[in-house]
Amino acid sequence: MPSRCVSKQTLQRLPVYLNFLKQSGDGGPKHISATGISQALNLNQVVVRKDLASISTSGRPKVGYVRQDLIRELEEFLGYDNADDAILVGAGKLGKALLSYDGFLQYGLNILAAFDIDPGPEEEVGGKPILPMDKLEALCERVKVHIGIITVPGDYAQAVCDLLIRSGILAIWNFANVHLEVPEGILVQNENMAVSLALLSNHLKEKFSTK
Amino acid sequence: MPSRCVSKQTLQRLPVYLNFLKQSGDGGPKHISATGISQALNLNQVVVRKDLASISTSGRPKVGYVRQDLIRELEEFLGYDNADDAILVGAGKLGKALLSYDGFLQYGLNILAAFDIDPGPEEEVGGKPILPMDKLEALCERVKVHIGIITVPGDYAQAVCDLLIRSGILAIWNFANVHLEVPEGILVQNENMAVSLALLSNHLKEKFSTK
DNA sequence: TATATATCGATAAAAAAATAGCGATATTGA
DNA sequence: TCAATATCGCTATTTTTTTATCGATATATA
Repeated sequence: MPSRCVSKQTLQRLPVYLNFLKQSGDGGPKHISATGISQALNLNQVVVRKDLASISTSGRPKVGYVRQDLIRELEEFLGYDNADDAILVGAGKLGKALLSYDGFLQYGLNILAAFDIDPGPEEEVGGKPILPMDKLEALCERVKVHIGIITVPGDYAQAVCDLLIRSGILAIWNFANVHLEVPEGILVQNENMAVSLALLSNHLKEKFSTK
Repeated sequence: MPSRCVSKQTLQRLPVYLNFLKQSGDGGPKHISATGISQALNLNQVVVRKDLASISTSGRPKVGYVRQDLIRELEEFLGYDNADDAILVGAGKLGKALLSYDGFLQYGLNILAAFDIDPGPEEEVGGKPILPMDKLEALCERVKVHIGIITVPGDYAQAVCDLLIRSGILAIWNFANVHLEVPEGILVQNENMAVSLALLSNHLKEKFSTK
């Protein structure tokens, strides 16, 4: 088993490599080189080589990596082979969109159920049941769930977050546009579109100010 | 005008500060210190101070920053005051969800219209017209649009991307889960959920392997 | 008025990441 | 069989980012 200790930057690039390999892999050649990946993705050669070296040792001089092996190794490292169970809180527009997206399993994420204050008339979306909030703790006790997805309005996000942590959740994927206060050891991954937009906007500003 | 040259990391943190200030600001005190922000967001004091210093000079010893002023300065720097026009390609589930999200304007993004191969029966979603693809270039010629949002299936993403660039788009917000090939000077911001999931999953793995 | 305190800003040090260069190795083709 | 070449992996250097330390300043209080 390769070392678990990769830098955050590397970790963010690994899914990109995997994505690239899968997308271009079907009819392509059997082998792929770190150089080839770096050129296709506009990255530095050495960055790619170092990233790959940290999760695989199957690279061979002159040949490169066997594409399928590399894909498998990446998936294994990223945990796509053993799905993590998750629950979602907030069955609004966004919540339902996520529930009905069937691509998460491919990334090792399995949404068991959704919770909402007002479960509404629909009993399930995307094959996942929508349950009232008071059933949340009971389910977490019965099943070992570690990931919580928050898609409630900002005002309720912190309360939901606290509830999730009390129920044993260790990592939170936060789609609400507020900052969450959590104790040590709990990871909050903010899906913040504002960050992406800031990068876009800044790029344009620079483009126009330098011209 | 403060310098435009901030690091990418700083740029990613600025929207977080802004978000925090807005969210906690309504009934709060008039002044806010860099120290206060750093504690609330679990960041290093100096990081926050340095980030703020790069976009504002209104911080005063002992007092801190005037909250409203700081918010305004952040918004100005991030370009939230002058909305960038954008067009969206791919009026599927995700595309429509984005169209009907009315929060983008707050971030300085104004979606003018959506395009799709098959515009469907609905003429508009969220007040934005859905037009056939062949109208795209004409609109871009008439109006100066710089941001393109791609929400088409992966197979079509590259073709759409090429079309957008031909039409004069300078920055692309890519929701398709494929890597896009673009010429120098064009920014592609990938909204890749797999990256977020990788960070979550790795956090859990580390948690369980060290125990 | 004078002193204590909280906070900013600047400089310096440490850590991390990106980059560059070199040798080793396996494949290809003469 | 042997040379040429493409590619990996290692080490060193540079750059960037983060962290630590110190002095300066404005407010509050005695």
